[in-house]
Amino acid sequence: MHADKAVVIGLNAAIVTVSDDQPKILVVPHEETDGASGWDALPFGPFNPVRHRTLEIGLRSWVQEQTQLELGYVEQLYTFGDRGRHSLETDAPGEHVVSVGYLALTRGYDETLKGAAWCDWYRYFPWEDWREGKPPIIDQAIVPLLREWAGRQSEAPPEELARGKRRDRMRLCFGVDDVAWDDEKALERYELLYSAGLLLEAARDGRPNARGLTGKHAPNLGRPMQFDHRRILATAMSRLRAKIKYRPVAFELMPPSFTLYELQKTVEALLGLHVHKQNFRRLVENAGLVERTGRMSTRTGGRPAEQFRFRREVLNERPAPGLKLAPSRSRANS
Amino acid sequence: MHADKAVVIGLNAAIVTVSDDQPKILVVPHEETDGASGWDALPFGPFNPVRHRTLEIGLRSWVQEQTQLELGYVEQLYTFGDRGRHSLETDAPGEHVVSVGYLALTRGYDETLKGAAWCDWYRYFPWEDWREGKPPIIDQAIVPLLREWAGRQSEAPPEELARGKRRDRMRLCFGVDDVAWDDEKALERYELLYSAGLLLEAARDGRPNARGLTGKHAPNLGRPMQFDHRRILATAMSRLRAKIKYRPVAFELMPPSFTLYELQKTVEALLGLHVHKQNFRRLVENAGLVERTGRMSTRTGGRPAEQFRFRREVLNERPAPGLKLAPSRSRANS
DNA sequence: TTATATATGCTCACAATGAGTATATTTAGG
DNA sequence: CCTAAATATACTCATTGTGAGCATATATAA
Repeated sequence: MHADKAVVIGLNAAIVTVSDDQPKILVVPHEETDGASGWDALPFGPFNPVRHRTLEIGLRSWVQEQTQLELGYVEQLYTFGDRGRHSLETDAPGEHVVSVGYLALTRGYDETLKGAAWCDWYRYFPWEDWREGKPPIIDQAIVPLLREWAGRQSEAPPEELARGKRRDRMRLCFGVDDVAWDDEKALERYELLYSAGLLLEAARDGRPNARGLTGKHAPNLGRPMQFDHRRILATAMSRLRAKIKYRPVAFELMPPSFTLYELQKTVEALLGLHVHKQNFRRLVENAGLVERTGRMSTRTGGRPAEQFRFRREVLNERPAPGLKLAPSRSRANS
Repeated sequence: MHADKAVVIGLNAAIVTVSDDQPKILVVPHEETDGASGWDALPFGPFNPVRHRTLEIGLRSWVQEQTQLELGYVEQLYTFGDRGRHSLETDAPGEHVVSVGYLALTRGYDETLKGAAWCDWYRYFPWEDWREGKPPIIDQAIVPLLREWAGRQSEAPPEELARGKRRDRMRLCFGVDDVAWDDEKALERYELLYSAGLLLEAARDGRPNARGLTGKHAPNLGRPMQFDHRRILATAMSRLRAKIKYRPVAFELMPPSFTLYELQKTVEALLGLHVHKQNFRRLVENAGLVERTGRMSTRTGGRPAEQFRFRREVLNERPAPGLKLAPSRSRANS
């Protein structure tokens, strides 16, 4: 009776760290399945309800076993009923997997991890890194392809309306016309590109692309991942970029002692944006998020910076704030 | 091999509407299980991965079947590996249920629903409604009980530290001392009360309460629910209260045409707070969220108000904003 | 010594926000 | 008809938060 309802729960973790001013994600280079040979995967483990009382306990357990990494902050992202969206063929027949995505932060230890490796997350999302200005891939590839897609015949009857909606989606997601870039829309952008058939995952799942072509003619925007793993990663990015602004999660990625500029660099790496330096300091200090250690940084290159540490007490004072920052338009004061 | 990993997915929906200025939740009065006789439950349905491609489709499907309600906005909340927290005894032996909680909004049709009924959500959370000022239950019952709990012997070794943390949690959650009340902390408050053993669910799960008593001696704060359903509802409240401030979801609960004051009343009902009327109008109008219909409200009692409708176009203009509002301290201008 | 690079302090204009006052338009009741 | 009460709506004002830039301090390299 329950046979067709029984499923296996898979836990996927987007484990994030920042080192050398780059946000990195732990990936398993390429998995057994041949259908997606060479495509990276997020670390994955099944949930065993007998052994682990909660999903998070189960997650921490196998991550610990497999990677020896100690996770700091852990947050549930989303539960998907269909792993690879429309292509369930890769599952074992008769077995249904529901996957629960998690975001986890860890301080970057560059240990060698058996089977897994740290990879710059912008390799999967080259359009998300605006620290050096607008990524050329947007104007060179993405926007033209999306325009084509938006102008295409739609399946649904209200022809003009559908086109207009597609155009609006593009404008809002990629900051065309005078719309501002919103770093938190990473997931929406991924989904838009997927809908438009511009990602290899979409081709894999049999969606027509912008030129109405399927399969190998799909454009290749960013590195693909197995199943819906790139989507999970996009969810993680969106969530983390949002969260950093109202909760002090950035400190989970910092060493015990750091300079304000190092903190800023970490935040910028995650947001993929530049931040106004003086205002960033003002914000961090006024919010009472840090306290001076007295020690100075011995780095070379200019006046030494003071080292700070995270003020854990903020968590008990006000409802601990985050780093509400705005991108700095000019690159002058970087 | 997979036998111990196989689980059944349960979908729980917190279906919310607002009518007569009261936020209401659809509940199933009392379920079959006798262990929790008389405790309300959220509508529940199993997920069948063969019949439905995604979790949300599955959810919409059985809600439609069972209630004939048409859901507008639907959002996934959280996935729990343990339904009743520590008490899994109520599950059928050998069957594990992972439940996925959903928030759904619907315009309040007061149809008679077979087996289900609309219930004011503040009956489950009497401390969350501050529209008539601070609810007396807080100072009369909650804070004293929490103080007792905070002062209690802790199990963990660092005695003083644990007490301090409990006191801080209480302060931040319930706005003791000079901490401001935060309407979005509904979930944190529920979890705090649960931890402190002040809810019947906690007693059911065998947690000691503030006086170190278990079972029937537990205080009764708000109406309890089956399994972890009240927790899911608290999650829904927190999420909705947060979301309303940056996404135009409130309109999902409004009729096609409404006055600004009706909109305000709906928002206030959800937030459990009073809002400054003039500033509310300014906000809603400046954000371009509404447009005039020209028609006037024929209600009695004073100058007629103009009817507005939701401006769907905002969704395509800017990244559609919500109703960023602050509680008004004085009740003067309500 | 000077150029350069970074850190840090400070100012200023402007927008957003909280709160209040003033006025308009209705009904209820004499 | 007049007035009080109730509600709707317009406008003002002080305060705060935020974006941006200038100025100064302290290091290293040539």
